[in-house]
Amino acid sequence: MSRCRHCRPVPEGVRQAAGLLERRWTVSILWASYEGASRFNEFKQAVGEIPPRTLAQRLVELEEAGVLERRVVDARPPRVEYTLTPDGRRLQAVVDALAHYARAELR
Amino acid sequence: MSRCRHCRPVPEGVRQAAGLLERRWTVSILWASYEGASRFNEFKQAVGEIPPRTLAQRLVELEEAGVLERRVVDARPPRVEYTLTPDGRRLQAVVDALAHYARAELR
DNA sequence: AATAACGCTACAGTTTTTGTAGTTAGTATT
DNA sequence: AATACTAACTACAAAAACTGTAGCGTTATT
Repeated sequence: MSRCRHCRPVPEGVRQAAGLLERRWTVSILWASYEGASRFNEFKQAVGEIPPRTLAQRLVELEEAGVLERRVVDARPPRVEYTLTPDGRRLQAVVDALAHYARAELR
Repeated sequence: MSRCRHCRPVPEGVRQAAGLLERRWTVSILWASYEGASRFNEFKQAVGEIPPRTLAQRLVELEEAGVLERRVVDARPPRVEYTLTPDGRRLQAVVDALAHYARAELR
């Protein structure tokens, strides 16, 4: 295999952050969150065809990654809310950049 | 399911652009490309553990998406090069945003 | 009492991704 | 001429991720 300056390994941090996005539906879930979605069925409706199981998985992953915070709100009826953490809000720059790309792409 | 203003469906364009990134290794491949990688084995070396079959798939996908261009360079020995298209270069903003997120994340 | 909303979970099947190996075509070396 | 080497992939079976459809437990409404 050719050895060359181009072949510096991709930094670990980039790999790790990419790992978050590189799963189906994650970007859409984040988008919905930035639009104000916070409850399971709100995400479901915003994201559309996502199977509930996959949504549940993603929410756990995003929580574990420190992007969303899950809390049970003790109201009547009690509900579960997923809200953005500071890190989650910082990630918005990435989703926005993607949306910008998408918009230009359409023309 | 609750109807609410938060539940506007995620725009088609965003879904589509996200579909590109939401596959394993894609971000790393783009990163490598921005660093100057252009040949199969350069990508392989930069991205590390990616199986060659997956790399081949991704390169086809990125070509089909208009992000990379594949051409056979008629030199001795002949070689194959994958270079960024204008769209591919525009995507760099997204990868850069992610790298920026990753860097801040580490502290 | 029946119906519905919410936030999920279960199951079985399909699609993706992986690890390991090998192939093809063209140099380069002995 | 035979052997080895490199580049750019492809093959195959197994593991992991994702899907469609269905259902469950709790609370609330009619």
